[in-house]
Amino acid sequence: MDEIDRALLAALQADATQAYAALGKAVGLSAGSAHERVRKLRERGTIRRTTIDVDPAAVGRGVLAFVMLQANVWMGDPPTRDALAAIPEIQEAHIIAGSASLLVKIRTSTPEQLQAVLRRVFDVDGVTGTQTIVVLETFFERPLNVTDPDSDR
Amino acid sequence: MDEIDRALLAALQADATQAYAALGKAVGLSAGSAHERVRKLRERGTIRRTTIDVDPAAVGRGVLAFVMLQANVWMGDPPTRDALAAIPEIQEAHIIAGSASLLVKIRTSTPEQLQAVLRRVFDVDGVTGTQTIVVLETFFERPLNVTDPDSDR
DNA sequence: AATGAAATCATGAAGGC
DNA sequence: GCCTTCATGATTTCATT
Repeated sequence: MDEIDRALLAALQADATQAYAALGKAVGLSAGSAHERVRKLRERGTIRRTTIDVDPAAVGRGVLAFVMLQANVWMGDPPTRDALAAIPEIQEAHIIAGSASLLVKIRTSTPEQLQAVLRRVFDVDGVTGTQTIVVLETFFERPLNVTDPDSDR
Repeated sequence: MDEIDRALLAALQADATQAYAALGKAVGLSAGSAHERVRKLRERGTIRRTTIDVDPAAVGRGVLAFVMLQANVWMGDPPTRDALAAIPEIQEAHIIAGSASLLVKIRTSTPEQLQAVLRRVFDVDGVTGTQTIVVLETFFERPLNVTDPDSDR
């Protein structure tokens, strides 16, 4: 992981369709070398996959909410994970520190559908309460920053 | 937006490197037709971009937190947006309903760096308080679901 | 680890159904 | 709107430094 690898990652985050010739030029390498470095980044798992960013509203997922779940048992185990993963509207699920136990990110078509999903979430074993944060507007959602140093490493 | 378009989106979310011939086969179309449909999906903005999914830990962003911001003024305007966007560790920023005003998603290398970012966030004009939720473990983060119907549309 | 060249394969455009 | 064809250009491998 040197500066060139980071520059390649940033360039691919911005546009993963560009040719290796263009990528190489952007970081000062030949197409072949750029290709080889990217191959290794994939192999190591630094690049998890190449994917597309879909506009949620265009596919009927214009409503976004974050929900904190209270639980009366430890929910950090596979059964809980699987129960949440089975709900397609849940995009992310995290175990958190603090008064709640889990935080999930939910996208639905309408507030009514959000309510329907909350009902399913409430029925997951161990859940004793929910606190819902509805998003009114998204300022931005962007790829994680790979270039700026977080000084203390 | 028919079922074939949704299937194309799902296939591209899973792997945007596959050839149009493979994509077409997956949805029952020729390579040329698949290509044409994907071109239109891009043109319409349904596909916002083709990108890579980077492992946060591999680039020194292994610490994840969600932070709710209290404010004493309306923060839904461009200056606030720009002030937050200028902090590279902030990956998402949303205006929310409820007692807080904003929700941001932050990734840093260490808890110490998280503290440093929180300090910067606190210095954004209008911010009067923060409540931080530290993620202990991520169950999953996945592309938004484009296939399962959200029945009421 | 990077380069340049060569073979394979995918892309993107055009014409016909 | 989909299919087939074709020229162009990108990917990927390999020999070389």
